[in-house]
Amino acid sequence: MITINAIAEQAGVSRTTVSRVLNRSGYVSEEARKRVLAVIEETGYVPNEYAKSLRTKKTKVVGVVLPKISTETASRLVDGIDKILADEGYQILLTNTNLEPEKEIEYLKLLKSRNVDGVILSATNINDELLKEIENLNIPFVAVGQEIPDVSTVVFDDFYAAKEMAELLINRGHQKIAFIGVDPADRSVGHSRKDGYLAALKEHDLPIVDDWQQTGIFDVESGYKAMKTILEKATERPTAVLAVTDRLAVGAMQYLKESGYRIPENIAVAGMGASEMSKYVSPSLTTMDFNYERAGEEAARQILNKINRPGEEKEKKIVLNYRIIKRNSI
Amino acid sequence: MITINAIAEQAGVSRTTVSRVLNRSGYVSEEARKRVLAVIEETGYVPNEYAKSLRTKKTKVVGVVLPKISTETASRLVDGIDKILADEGYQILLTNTNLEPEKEIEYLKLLKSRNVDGVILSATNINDELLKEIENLNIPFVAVGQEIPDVSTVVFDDFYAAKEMAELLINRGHQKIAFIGVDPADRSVGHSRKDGYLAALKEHDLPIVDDWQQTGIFDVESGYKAMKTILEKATERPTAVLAVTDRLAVGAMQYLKESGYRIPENIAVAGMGASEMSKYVSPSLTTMDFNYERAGEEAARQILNKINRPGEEKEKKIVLNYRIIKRNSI
DNA sequence: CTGAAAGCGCTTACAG
DNA sequence: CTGAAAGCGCTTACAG
Repeated sequence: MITINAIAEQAGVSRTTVSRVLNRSGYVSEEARKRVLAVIEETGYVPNEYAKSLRTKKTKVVGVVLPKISTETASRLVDGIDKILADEGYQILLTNTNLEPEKEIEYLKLLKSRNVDGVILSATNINDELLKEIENLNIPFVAVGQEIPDVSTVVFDDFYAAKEMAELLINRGHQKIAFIGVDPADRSVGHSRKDGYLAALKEHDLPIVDDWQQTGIFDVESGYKAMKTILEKATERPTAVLAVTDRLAVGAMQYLKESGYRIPENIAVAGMGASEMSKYVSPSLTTMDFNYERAGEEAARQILNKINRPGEEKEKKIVLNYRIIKRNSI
Repeated sequence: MITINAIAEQAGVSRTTVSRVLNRSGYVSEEARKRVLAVIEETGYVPNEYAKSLRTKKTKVVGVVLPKISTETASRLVDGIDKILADEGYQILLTNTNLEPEKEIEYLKLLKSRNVDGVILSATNINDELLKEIENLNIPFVAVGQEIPDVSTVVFDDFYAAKEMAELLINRGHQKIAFIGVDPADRSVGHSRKDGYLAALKEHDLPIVDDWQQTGIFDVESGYKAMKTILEKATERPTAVLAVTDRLAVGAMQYLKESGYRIPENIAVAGMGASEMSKYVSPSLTTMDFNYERAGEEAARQILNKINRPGEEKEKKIVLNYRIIKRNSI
């Protein structure tokens, strides 16, 4: 590996001078600069960022911890983060918990040991141990997707999004609305969205039936099963179903179609998340668009603010808009 | 930030000793070890990886350059890479070229300056400048998706995959088969797949009609347009169409359905890539499954081999299998 | 079993 | 305008 010393020697200057032309800091004579630049060009020298950050205490790296990489939400989020960060010369160090909660803590520590300038966490379940770790982290931090007290967060208004979706169904004349959710340990998707659904029903004095409410995980298969369970268990058949993710909704549609129900004539289906798929299933799925790229961008901006103005920035909560997409499934 | 010196002081030993317990190397008395471990536990100390790698010349980071993050292919690939790397304590430094070819070179340099232990490039277009940069890189390197001479690669057999898909169509009785491709500058998806399609037609003495061959980019919209163009320009209507990606195929299906064609009765449609969506569109899409996770895993294994046995490993090419998925669109 | 010292490749006051 | 020197937080022969 070629170092700053080699460049200095070849250019006939001290490494201090090389450093100065590299960083465009301090005075360097035009002559010296040219010689240095020529040698750099010739040798293809690139400064060792590790040595640099050992001195400067800056790494120009932001750690991102994701619950799962291969998911549309995650990749759109990372896209947004990268868009903002790349412009400022920052790189992303990616870690993937694969939905194992212990790993969130492990990776937070690891990112710290790698001296990242900041951490963006796409949170799912929040537990006390994690909160403690975040508190002790002591580097710029922002969470996406879940609210965390005293911490900067970028969130979606899950409650109102779900409520509005339920209300859309109600406006279309539905009185018997089923629900496919996920584990309420996930406060945003599991808990708040269900609350939104329930709130809408209550406000409109509609029946809230336990058998119409099922829980799945984040895949198509479990949406299929949940829909099956609802139809098998319910004494009275619902006329619409609201699923908290598009995958769940698509699974529900699969079951309904296989069982000979017509969508939306017999049962209307609504999802949430605006996955690419939602547009191309038949019938096309009514869903809720959360702007994940935007969430990534906002999170990245916040991190940048915190990095550049340490202490100045106070923790703030950004709530992002959602947008309903009406299609043929309702 | 708390350092090894602070730990040494508090534990009443030298930092050499602390280093030894940290790395489980050399002799340390049980007593000293315990004291050190206690202080580490108490303080929550994590060693600075940057300082470490400045000494050891190892960073435990592998750089990954992607043409686009928010795509199913990319995220499945990264998933596979991460699966293997995480077990060995390696992290991924992610860079995203957003399909801008100049950025591939820029990021290769950047990753080098960050002293990554290896680089995995998910290549699309290969140009001379890039090849030169790869040659000069001088760190473990593997390319995925495109063949590069004298460089380790993990590729799919795009030619035979496309050929086999065309043959499936032919076996189903189709004689007039249209094609939606992408820019041949993309050797694998653009060039080889088209060659495979053409080879199948030739072998079976089927008509090769220019107007039946259109080119799109990597999205649904351009598949729609390509299908439209084919149908408008062709004097004779094809009975099947092979698209080189699922998105293109889905776009084609959209156009066909809107225009009142029945799939597969009037026109059969086949895609490639086995996107999640392909399973849930109507009719479900016949496609080709390339195991991207597996490609990521293989690439990661190769990188690891090169890192651990420098000089020993020779450049090798891994060709991954594909698997045809027959569904209702043909 | 333990520690002093050198050194990894940089940057940055400081003195000239 | 320029350079010698110190120091960032580690590891690793080397000597004891």
